[in-house]
Amino acid sequence: MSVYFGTFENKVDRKGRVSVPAPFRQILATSAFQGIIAFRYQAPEAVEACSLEFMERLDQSVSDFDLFSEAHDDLAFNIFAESHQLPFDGEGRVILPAALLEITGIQEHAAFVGKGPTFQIWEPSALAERKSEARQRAPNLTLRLRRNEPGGAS
Amino acid sequence: MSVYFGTFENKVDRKGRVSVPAPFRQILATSAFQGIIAFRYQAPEAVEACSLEFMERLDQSVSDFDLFSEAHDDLAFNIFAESHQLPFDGEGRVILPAALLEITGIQEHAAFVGKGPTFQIWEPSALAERKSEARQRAPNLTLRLRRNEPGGAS
DNA sequence: TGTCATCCCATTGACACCCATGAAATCCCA
DNA sequence: TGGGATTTCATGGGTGTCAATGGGATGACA
Repeated sequence: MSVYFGTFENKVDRKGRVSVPAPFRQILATSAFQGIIAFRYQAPEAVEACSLEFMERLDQSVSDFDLFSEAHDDLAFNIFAESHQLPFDGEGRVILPAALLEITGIQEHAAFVGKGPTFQIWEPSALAERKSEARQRAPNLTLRLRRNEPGGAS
Repeated sequence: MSVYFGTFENKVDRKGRVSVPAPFRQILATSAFQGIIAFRYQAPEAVEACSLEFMERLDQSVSDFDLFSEAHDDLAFNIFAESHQLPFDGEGRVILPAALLEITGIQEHAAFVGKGPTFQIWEPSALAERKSEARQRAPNLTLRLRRNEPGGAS
């Protein structure tokens, strides 16, 4: 299992297609569904994206517990209902639906940002703004790792 | 087994037919019954829908427990008795019975909402309202997953 | 015979698939 | 180590196919 990182800015062509960055595609290569699941989540101007499997696990983490519970209902309406299943074309591109273009403000370019187990899609200038905010708020960020088990490259 | 995602709004023609969204039909393609099971459940303005197989599992999960229990009896009266078996026509459409049109208020358009293991059918504006409620009620929904099993793409 | 549901076919618009191009990164070998 | 060859990637565009929709024809049933 891999981790999404890095920022990539790609062009949206006149058909509305964008290339998903190759490194991200490589992580998704083993997925049953060749494409991404994109949905709105918390950050109002960003689109969250992940694999189908991530979504299925998310579903199971709730519905094993209680299928018709309120918790599941909130999850469903906030995430599943707002999700878009975007298949790759032969070249690894997806087309962003109008709804996602609207909430992000994406027109000519889209920025892909790795965020670990998922990644996000932004309008580039909105992302730049968000990044500088983050820098100001945490200038002295320290990284703390748990010591990992012996064996395996780091 | 797959998960129903996304929201799709389709037109109801003058014969009362609506196309079930193609992605949903694809999930249902392996079902023994080519169509959907529709029933009212909890949400007063929504129709819950699923495959025949899901219905059978729902029954078993209760009747394994206790066939003549009050729980099973309630399930029978509330769900099975009010369920409609809606077959697809050649183009993947179903006809919504008058009873379901009435409780949902559906007239010209019907919105299909993926909710994970099932999906719902709403009158579009009623759905929009329900969604904004959900958004307000769960602003801090986390994407945290439970620790997952090894293997599988993320 | 009238009403209703099912089957079949037509239309249109979106998009999935195919191929082409150029740029950049990588590889390979002298 | 330098430079040509090869591969990968992002991008652009044409076209066939499929989904959503509409409507006519056929059959069941009262």
